[in-house]
Amino acid sequence: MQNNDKYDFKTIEKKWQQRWEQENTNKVTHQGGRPKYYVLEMFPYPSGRIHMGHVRNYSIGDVIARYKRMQGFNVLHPMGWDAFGLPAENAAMKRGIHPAAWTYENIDYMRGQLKAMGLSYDWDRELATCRPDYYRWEQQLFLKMLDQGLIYRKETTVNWCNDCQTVLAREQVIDGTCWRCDQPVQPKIMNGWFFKITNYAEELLADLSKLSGWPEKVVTMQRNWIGKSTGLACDFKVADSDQTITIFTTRPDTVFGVTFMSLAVEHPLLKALTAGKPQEPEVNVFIRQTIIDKQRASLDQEQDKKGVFTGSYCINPFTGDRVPIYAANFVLMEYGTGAVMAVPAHDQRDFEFAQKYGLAVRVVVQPTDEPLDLAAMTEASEESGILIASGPFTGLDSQAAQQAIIDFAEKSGIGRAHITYRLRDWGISRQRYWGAPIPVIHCTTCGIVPVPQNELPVLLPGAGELKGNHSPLHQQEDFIATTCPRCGKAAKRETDTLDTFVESSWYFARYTNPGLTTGPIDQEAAAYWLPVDQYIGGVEHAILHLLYARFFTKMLRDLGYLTVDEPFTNLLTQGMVIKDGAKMSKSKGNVVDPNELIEQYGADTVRLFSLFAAPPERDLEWNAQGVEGASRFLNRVYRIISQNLSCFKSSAAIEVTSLNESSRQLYRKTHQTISRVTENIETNFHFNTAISGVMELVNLVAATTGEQKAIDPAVLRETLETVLTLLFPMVPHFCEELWQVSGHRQPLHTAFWPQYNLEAAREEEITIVVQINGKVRAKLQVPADIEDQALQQAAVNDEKIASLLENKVPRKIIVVPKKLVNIVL
RNA sequence: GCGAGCGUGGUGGAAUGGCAGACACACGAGACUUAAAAUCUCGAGGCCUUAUGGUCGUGGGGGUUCGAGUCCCCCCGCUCGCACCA
Repeated sequence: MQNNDKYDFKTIEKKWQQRWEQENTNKVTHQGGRPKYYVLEMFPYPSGRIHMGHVRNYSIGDVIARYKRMQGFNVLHPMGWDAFGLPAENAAMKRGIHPAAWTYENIDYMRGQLKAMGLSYDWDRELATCRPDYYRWEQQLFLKMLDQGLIYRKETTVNWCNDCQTVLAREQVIDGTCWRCDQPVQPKIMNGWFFKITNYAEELLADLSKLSGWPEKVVTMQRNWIGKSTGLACDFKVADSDQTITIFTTRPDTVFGVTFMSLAVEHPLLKALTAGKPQEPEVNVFIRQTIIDKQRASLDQEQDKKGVFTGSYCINPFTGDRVPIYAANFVLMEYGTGAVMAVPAHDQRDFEFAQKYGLAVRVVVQPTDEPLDLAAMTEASEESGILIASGPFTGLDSQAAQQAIIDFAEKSGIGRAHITYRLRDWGISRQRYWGAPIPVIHCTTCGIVPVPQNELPVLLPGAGELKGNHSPLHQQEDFIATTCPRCGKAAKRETDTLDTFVESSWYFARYTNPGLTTGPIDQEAAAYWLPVDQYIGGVEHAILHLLYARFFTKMLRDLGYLTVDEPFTNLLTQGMVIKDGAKMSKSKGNVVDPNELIEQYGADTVRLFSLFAAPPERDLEWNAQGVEGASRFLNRVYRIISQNLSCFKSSAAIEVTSLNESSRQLYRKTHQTISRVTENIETNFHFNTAISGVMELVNLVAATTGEQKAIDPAVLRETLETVLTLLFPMVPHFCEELWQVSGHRQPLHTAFWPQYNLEAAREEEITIVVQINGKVRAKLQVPADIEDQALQQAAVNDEKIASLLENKVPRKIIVVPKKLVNIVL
């Protein structure tokens, strides 16, 4: 073998990376007549070095970006750093350096890694959320939201992670533990800032129907998370008192079956209801115990239903019945009104509770299939049906009754139609250092005063010098002390920093003009580029990040910055990288370092493997031998092209009519491959099958050129050019190099995606399957344009079929045009 | 419990209701080589059969259809999400 047949990826990759960088190949503006395409991968946290999940994510994104460029689109493909967050603080503590220093070091290193992968980012647009030129605009947005009443402050019981020393949003609590450190979360009463995401609950829900380019699974998860319920809010008077308790129910049709009421232990009226009653001491014990149980049991599943009678009764406004009020451990204060009308016959929880405490069960809805026998009931009947024993509503079906009862309640002033959501407002206060400071000042005279625009950004102390104190801001006296912008007296700065999910909620809009110095978002650039046409990332962000980004988009639209309703038209949730049956992670000790692989095989091989081993949405099982295979394939292509360079010398056109059989076959296969690869990419980004298509073509080239079959040089040239063009988005350095070696003057990245020629791709002969009773009995070679009638004739006349048929007369013959004949006996 | 998804050779995976297992990995045999690596050629789902061929086969059971990996119903298993949401 000749020396120059060796695929020297190290030299090649370096060469092209340098050239692309020098020529600023991937720089784009929002000018020009080409249609735009915005492809975005979820930006990484600069944790130190990239992992295989990143490699996979960015390889997928890069193929799409390069493919769309070749299709003639003006492609925006940016990269940046989601740079605030706790790991920086932990690492800083451990190593005795500043979180900013650690973060910027990591960014520099990881940027180098991404460049070594040959990813086609417009690096001029790189942003890092921890830089003041990013977070100052976030602070400005915060102030605008504050001004618009979209932010408020309240005291709540928050989820506190003692290890991380911070509050967590509800979405960040997983099975009662912290999403980051896995430690149990505890409740704590604190004052904090909230975004009114619930203002947008209805729109966030309704617009899910616009997201046809999202996986159904993610849409469903979001819908469940928003959790809309419609029903009746109804006021129950407390007997012998002027108090009223409002309940919420989604089953107003069961209101005649109420036999007791249950309250959450945190319900504000609970103390008053039991005050002075003999039950008071017992109730107080129960409240304390339940609160403790709730904390401790957050990890485990459901607890037993428990409760205690308060000593008070309330009046069912529909029946006038006097029913006992219980405090119960299963009622949530955070949902509905914290008070539940209990209908044991038609609610399983109430049923269990009633059984345990000997409370009455009253059937009021009769399912249509079989009547309920109260004595025989072992569980509640939650189905709808026909109302019985329900006063004027008796005889209505559940659905009609719900509306009639709500109407009645509204007319008589005892209740009203009500909608409730599971979605809660977004708590954004964090007691951490490494985050964007919340730009307000607390003044004893003026209260909460926004930091004036011209004083932004409120800089994170010490972050600029990459040294100094980096304890949480409430421990930094120098930072806290300030004067009130309104009255001039001594005042204190807010010491909370923003949840890092705020940064990632609008970065995709900032990318459209990240250098803008006059505001957070360049409205013209954003109007041009947004929405993101293709967003790519892990499914673990299906709820948190994607919901927040959708909320921000709608809010920024209402504030006049954006013109779109939804940020991401199409979403691709890529699967995890698995090894030995588990997700790659440090704790499992099964990580594969991409650096070593790139060092050993080259970036193109690693990219090719990660695209070939599985379709993008599925989990990818890591396989070291698979990388070997990808490497082997590239070497093979390199060799084949090196050995056939002579075909590039002439630019003669293909004379179809004069081609020999092998040349015609290769010509045909080439165009079939273009068609197939294009379709694989267009329909669902199934690069694995696209690659296998190119492999088949390469296999055919090897088979036909290897045996001196005199392939027409023009055909061979077209085939090899096609191979390089089709593979270019996946293995760009490799293809660019061979493109140049084969004598092309214009670089491949400026070339257009090949068009396939329908005429060229058409087969002259096709194989037809002949079945008898659905079993394959013969195969026929027939002209591709055969008519059904002739096809059927040919099948019946086939020697083998004829002998199998003997003299039997077929009952029926099915002809699938150009595919199959099935003879039914 | 509710919701979503998945189940195909030794492995990753491929199949608009129409030849199951493309492509690749691993494996076996051969060629080249003093040898190895690399490369090239061939083989390969199970069972029966010398081959030809036959037969079974996409988690299990039923159904629709001329024809089912694919559509429908039931069951089993795995993965993910939510979970006392009134």
